[in-house]
Amino acid sequence: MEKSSSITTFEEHLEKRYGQEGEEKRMAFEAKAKAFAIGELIKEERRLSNMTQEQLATKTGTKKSFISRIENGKSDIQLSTLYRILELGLGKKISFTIE
Amino acid sequence: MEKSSSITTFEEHLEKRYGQEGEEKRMAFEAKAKAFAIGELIKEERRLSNMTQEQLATKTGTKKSFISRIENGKSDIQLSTLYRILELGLGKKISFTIE
DNA sequence: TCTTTTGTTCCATTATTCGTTAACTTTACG
DNA sequence: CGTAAAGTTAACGAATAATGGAACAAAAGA
Repeated sequence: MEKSSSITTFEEHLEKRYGQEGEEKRMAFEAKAKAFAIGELIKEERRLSNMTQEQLATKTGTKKSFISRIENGKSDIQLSTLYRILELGLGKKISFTIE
Repeated sequence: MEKSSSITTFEEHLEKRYGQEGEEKRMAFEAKAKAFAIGELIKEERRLSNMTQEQLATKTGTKKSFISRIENGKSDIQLSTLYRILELGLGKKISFTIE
């Protein structure tokens, strides 16, 4: 049985976009790791706030299935989505630092 | 003459997505402000690196027109795009802090 | 164990980014 | 000034995030 050719995971997406060689491969890995890390961050904050995925979804105008995908790093989300979840949903402030 | 109904700016996008009332309006404003802020950040770093938009575009596998859109906050970019520009393009490390 | 709640995955549809070209505008500089 | 370089904007197709629903899986509680 052949695997479906459609891209369903962030990992596959990155592999396709960045390829599999050298610097670009490393970049892809880091981007994936960061999506994961952000997902974990959201999950952690949500649990600290004693919320279910469904409650967070309702608060941010989406569905629990979407929250689940984000928390598991399976989607390459937009910045506004990140803000919406963290600020509107969890009441946190997020800031970027570049070094 | 009627204005086109298609959404072309991040501002319009947010207005449509979040509506125009109370908390949600505030959120939309802040998201817009952040897109702008990140664009400014990128522009600043690019100039410090003495690069043109075209050079940054080439380095990140895109075109100067896209870089321009990002720097002016006209696009709600994906996280992977943010990483690609800042890390692959400008050699910076980016980290998130939530408070 | 059984039941309920919570979380995950899959599918189809819609909306929007991304990539690109071309035309235009602004800035830099001779 | 005039010209070239740099930056902006619009428009388009293609790729894909966002969305909603449903079915399934896992965890929690009685």
